Amino acid sequence: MENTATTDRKSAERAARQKLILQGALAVFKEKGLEGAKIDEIARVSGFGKATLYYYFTSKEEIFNALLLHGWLSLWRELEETAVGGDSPKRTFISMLKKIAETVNTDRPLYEFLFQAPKAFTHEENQKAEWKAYQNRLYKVLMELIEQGIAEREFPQMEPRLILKAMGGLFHGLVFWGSDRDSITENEIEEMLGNLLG
Amino acid sequence: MENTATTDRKSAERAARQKLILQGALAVFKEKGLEGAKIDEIARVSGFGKATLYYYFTSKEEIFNALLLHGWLSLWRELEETAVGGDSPKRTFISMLKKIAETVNTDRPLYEFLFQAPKAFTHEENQKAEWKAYQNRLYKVLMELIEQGIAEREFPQMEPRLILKAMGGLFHGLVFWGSDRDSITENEIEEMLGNLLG
DNA sequence: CTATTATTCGACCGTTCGTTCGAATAATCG
DNA sequence: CGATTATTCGAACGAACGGTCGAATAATAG
Repeated sequence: MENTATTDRKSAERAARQKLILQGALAVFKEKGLEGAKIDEIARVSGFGKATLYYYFTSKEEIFNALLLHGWLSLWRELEETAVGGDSPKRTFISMLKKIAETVNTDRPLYEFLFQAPKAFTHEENQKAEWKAYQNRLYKVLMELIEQGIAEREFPQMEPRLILKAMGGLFHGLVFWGSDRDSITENEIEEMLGNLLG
Repeated sequence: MENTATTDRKSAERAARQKLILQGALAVFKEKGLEGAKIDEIARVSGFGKATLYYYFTSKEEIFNALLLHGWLSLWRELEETAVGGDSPKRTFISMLKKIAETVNTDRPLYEFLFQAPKAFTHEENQKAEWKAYQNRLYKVLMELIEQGIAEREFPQMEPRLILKAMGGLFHGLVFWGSDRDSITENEIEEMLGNLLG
């Protein structure tokens, strides 16, 4: 078993199976919630035996981390262009939140997981997880936009961290509260943010 | 054991011990988070044997429900006067959120539990819990204020449910995100809400 | 083909945790 | 004082669950 082509195919199949497992994990999470997502059921939904999951991932935590990393990476890729658009801070800021909302609506289960899991993981040791780098990067960009916006008098003259908390909370409320049915439109987000930012 | 005075004292002592247990539960929750709060540790922190907890409560869930009921009741009592103050919808609405923030700051562990637990309990069967009546009552009052405010042109002409989600999210972000240290002031809340509501 | 390696999987293991048991102690009553 | 009832508690139970084992099967190599 030394053939290069074979090895390539194998690793592709391995990646494909990992993806199937992650899809199953996401489906179970959506159905049962964070704590209700058991390895046995993820295996069942994914169509693998339980032990097979451990052939592809070393632990349940690794499955969740892989999911979070994939989510933050996808989100970040979507945002990268918007972040360096060269527009005014306020317009860039609003564009980013709109883009996030748009991305969220392309895969709600994934992004609900993405924005819910970190709170649940707060009380665990999980600090060095790879996905956190991307989360921090996003917060940093938003924070800088707010600081610029304040300096340029586009935003209210308030503590930047306060504005970030307000915006983050407002966004989270609009996008994630309530049933799936009444999902938010980009226009509504823009209107709300416009009001709040003056 | 039929003496009336004795029976009264007994039931008072029973209530006092229940309160001690609830305090312990809250302390453990604050320290370890929702899922990290184990019965063994609640017993240890409360100063009772584990089995004694089950002499005063029938289950862990009942302990949490009692805590939630107490929290929502306290919050509701604080708000009752404000809700019927007879002021304009906008002023009443802002007063209520300010009052909530003020109340939250009198007992952060309790109210963090209050506002965090419902989300974690979403995926459990727990629907008929007594405390939910008070939660719904609060939401209903806020919703009515928003509808009045819209009708009287004090609020933006938007879907009321959207405004509630935005306000709720913003409030939650301001009050509960970040470390305990940078707790929000009532003035900051008023300023934010004033901006958003126009 | 045989030998070797990769993959799959249900049964099983060890731990954790909510809950209960049964005995021991304290309080109350007549 | 017994006798009865209320209270306390650690030990033990049993279910749930993440993770592992070892055997079975499939894929590949020579």
